Amino acid sequence: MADKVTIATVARHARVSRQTVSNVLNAPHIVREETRLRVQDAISALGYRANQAARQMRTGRSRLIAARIEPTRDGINGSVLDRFLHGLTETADAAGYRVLLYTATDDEREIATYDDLLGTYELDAFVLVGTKHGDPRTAWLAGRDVPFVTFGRPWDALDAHPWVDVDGAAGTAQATRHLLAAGHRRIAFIGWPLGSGVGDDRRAGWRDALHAAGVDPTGLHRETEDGIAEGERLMRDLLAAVEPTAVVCASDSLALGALQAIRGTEPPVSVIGFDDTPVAAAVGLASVSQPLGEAAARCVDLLTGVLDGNHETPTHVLLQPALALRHTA
Amino acid sequence: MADKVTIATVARHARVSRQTVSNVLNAPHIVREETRLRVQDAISALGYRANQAARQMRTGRSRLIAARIEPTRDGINGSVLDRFLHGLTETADAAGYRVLLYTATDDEREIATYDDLLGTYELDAFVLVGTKHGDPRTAWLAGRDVPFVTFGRPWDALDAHPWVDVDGAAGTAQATRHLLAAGHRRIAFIGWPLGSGVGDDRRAGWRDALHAAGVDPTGLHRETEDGIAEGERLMRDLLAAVEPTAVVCASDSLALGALQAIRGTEPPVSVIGFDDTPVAAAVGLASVSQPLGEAAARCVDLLTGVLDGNHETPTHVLLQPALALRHTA
DNA sequence: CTCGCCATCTTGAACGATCCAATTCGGATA
DNA sequence: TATCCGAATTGGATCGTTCAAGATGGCGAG
Repeated sequence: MADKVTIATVARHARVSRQTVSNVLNAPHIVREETRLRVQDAISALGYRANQAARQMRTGRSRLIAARIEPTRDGINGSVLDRFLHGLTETADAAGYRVLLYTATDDEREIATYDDLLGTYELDAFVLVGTKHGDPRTAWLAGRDVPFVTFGRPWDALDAHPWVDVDGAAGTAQATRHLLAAGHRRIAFIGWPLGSGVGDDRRAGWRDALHAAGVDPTGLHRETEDGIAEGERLMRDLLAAVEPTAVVCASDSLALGALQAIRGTEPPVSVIGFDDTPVAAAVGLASVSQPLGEAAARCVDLLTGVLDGNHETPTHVLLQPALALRHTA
Repeated sequence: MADKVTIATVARHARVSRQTVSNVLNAPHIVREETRLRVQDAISALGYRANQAARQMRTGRSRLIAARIEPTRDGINGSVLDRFLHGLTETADAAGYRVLLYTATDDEREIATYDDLLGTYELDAFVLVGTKHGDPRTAWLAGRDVPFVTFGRPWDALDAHPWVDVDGAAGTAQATRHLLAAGHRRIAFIGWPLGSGVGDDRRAGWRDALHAAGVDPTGLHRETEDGIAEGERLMRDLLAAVEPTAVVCASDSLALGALQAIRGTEPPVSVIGFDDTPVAAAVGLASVSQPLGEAAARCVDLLTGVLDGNHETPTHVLLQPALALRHTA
């Protein structure tokens, strides 16, 4: 392991020029078969690996993708980001890219971080998780023609940039239809405050499914910030006010709270959560399951499509969630 | 934003040579104050950022640290890694380093990944989370003089390499003493199978605290793989066998299971978990809290110490956990 | 036989930073 | 005034790769 193996070492060993070695790596079709094999042999014999820094200096591409890691707030929903990041790392790896982490406390600092990462590391692309109405980050990135994908729709203009998302409305609708089929009619919903794209979408699926079945959803829903305690509080409120026989929740945290509130009701109130977190699986909570691994994979697909210039690839992907049935529904 | 700002652009703007600009950045003390300020002004006026690839090519250092991200298994304990990674990213950032993610399915592939990352990206260091007896990964890294730190002690030889860890035994001992002070005597322990460094350490803290108080721990402990269902099962077993009045668990997952098993006991059996996950906070479970942010920071400290050649820095750090008291204890 | 063409391979230059050796310059010393 | 010294600055070489342009050789057409 004494001295480094460079492209020149390989060239000497295979008795060709540096450029030919480079061609074997980057444009194999213009090299004669026999030569190509000889170079390949030299590469594996010497254990040569292309130096990324030198390559980057010439090509301007780092094969690095940035993703943000947030502090765990809830711990339950945190695992969603966790699983997404894991999938992203795996798929990016297979596509020849690596994932670089960054953090930021607010949008302004996050944008400053973009600038820094682009300037010093020449990042190839960004993956943003979660978007909100009028997101300044996507505007900044788009304004500079920086390739990026969001996991989460741009709620203002669907064609603003490439995105991957899971159809939350379809998930809550499916959950609601399952409960309807089981004979429930007073099916409540506990969700997030109006105005968040994700929260409104999940509520809409529940509402539309009830409408389609001829059930009036008026008065059957409550809104709060995410959290177990909040879910428990609102569920007690619903039980007292409208006596629902089932409830669909916008998150597993809210659903866990609801579970605590309904303890002892007879017949048991059915509960369905959202995200299919491992905690839900552990306590037997039915939940809408997002295909996070696939979402991450499609993000990488979209990025490589943009980076490698395949403009034919679709610019957005909407994945369908699945209902994980357990004993609470 | 048309043309790139290089060190030459800054030099021209400040009417000095490239080398002087480089000195301002890397050895400010050898540049005259007046010149230094002029260069600094030019740097901020032009928005210059040193190109990392070019710097790396000359110096051989990438200012990149690799960390592994694992698939979420339990979801509760997953948030521990999550919080650690977040802290790592934050502190590394402050120290001028960035965190690169990787995954691997087994030790052999993980070592192959090390080789790849070192060869193509010239990583400066690795952070390994969790170590086991006879870990082949640390042996490989140490054998190549690759700088690395583990979060978790090397259970075979404490001086094998730099590490940061949290004193698990102290945590369970503290939890046990708290229960003893509250008048409990039959304090049980639910932990992991014998042979895991972390699990044995946490059990030892409980056992020693009982010994110190003159209580015989025989028969009061049970072992299982981690999980909520497992915790519930073993707690029922303990209740039937030895009627404990309190229990200390090796993880919050096990403790949550125990909580389900003791429902309705009167007086309530006290439960203390381990890791102070957000789920524990949400359901009011008392738990031993690991200073994950500080652990991450100390990992970065140790690494920068090694990387910058400060051999005076300590090679290992043992942090003390704190007891987060809630209504289950 | 010569020319041109194609496929293949080689040579020199560049990317942007740092390291090294050489040079300038103001001031102190002889 | 000439010489020297050290601090500050300068130009050239270099890291490993890819790009652009040039060299080589074989082969068929004119």
